[in-house]
Amino acid sequence: MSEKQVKNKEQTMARILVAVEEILAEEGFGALGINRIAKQADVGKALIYRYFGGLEGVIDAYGETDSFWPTVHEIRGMSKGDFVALSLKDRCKTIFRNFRRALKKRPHTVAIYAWEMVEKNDITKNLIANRTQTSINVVQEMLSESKQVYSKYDHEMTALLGAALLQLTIREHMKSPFAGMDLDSEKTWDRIEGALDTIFSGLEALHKPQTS
Amino acid sequence: MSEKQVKNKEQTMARILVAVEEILAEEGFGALGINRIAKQADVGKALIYRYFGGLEGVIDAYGETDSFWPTVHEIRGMSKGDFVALSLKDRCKTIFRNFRRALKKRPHTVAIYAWEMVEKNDITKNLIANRTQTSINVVQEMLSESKQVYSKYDHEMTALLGAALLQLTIREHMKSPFAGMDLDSEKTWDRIEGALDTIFSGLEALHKPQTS
DNA sequence: TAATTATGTTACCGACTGGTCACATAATTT
DNA sequence: AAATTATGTGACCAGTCGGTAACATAATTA
Repeated sequence: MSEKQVKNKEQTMARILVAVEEILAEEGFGALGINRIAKQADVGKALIYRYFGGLEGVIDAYGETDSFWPTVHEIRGMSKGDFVALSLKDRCKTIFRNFRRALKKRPHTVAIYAWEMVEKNDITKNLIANRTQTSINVVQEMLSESKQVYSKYDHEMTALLGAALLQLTIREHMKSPFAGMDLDSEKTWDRIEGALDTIFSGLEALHKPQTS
Repeated sequence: MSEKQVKNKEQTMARILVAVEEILAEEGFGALGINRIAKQADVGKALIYRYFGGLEGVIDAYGETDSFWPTVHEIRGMSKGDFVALSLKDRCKTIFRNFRRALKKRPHTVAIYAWEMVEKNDITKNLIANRTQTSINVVQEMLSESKQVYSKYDHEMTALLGAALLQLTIREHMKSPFAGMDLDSEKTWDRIEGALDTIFSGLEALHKPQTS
């Protein structure tokens, strides 16, 4: 009794949320308005007000969707057992690589990240703040499963590299070059990983001052 | 004959450009429209079209202003002689610190950076792309004044740290937290510099495997 | 001083925005 | 089948957007 109906609240609501995602992925948040959503979902905008209470409501509802957030497992890229068996260096590199791939698969998420940095006192606050927080916590947790640390600045180092990754991924998504690098090319990212590798090698060297 | 005139093209044009800067600094690019600029400058918007040819034109003209871009000397923070006398590590740290301070003094520049990451095919392209490029080149040049290198990934490492700095500065400006850090606090930035210091120490350790 | 040019002001245009309403039509209940 | 509720549609509102034209006034030239 709920499949082929002409009028179906659930389906319509789902269409609206899908529309939000499509717009974010294809055009960014700048295009994300009531009228645009209604047009994309092929729905009267009055329904958006009735079902979600307005623009803010529908975006909040979209935020509840888990389709736009990578899972911990996806970021790990392997079983928890395999992961903790890696060296700290390899763990960081793995997270870096997988997190980037996860974002690449979710242009809408990248759009929201970019949005967050540009609209001051707005909807995104509740939308992403806690998610980012939990995401960072997950990373921290994954790293701290080991007793091994690099320095008392481990948290800041994680944040530095996370910030760099986010920035470069956004620019990749926006086709906005940075430091003359072609972020569309896999070779560029290979080199970036090489830089990462070098950084971590250096950090490890700090703990083994004598080469074996 | 050009000071106390009631009608003065130059002064009016200057007022318009100042208005652009004020809006960018206080409200970000989202508020940057013809009407808003005209209101801020207390000028009929027709003048913006007459003098600059429209929104794109006035923004381009603003881009020519040097009030929104840090000078090389400001980034160096000292004379060129003193600078090249520093170790590579200290040079990088100095650039990082001064570049952040320079951006902090120029919220409008940060706003443009953020804008660039969010508006896809737009005005900012010509506005910032080349400036960023030259800025990066300056950094590269400053670093490469020495024969010393860390690895074959020096360029990528510079880019990584630059991207991180940009991302964190934008979030500082937008009061958008990152990784649970309070970017408003100087202590946080001191810790970030500590992390930087650790990273560079590690890189140096790669070249002197024996501690003295 | 008179005529001309440059500068500033005002009113208006069509298109779009977020938002609300009354109404039509389908689905459910009685 | 009739009445009622839920869902979808269209018209409309005030406000803002970028953009243009006609006009007024000041500065400059003749």
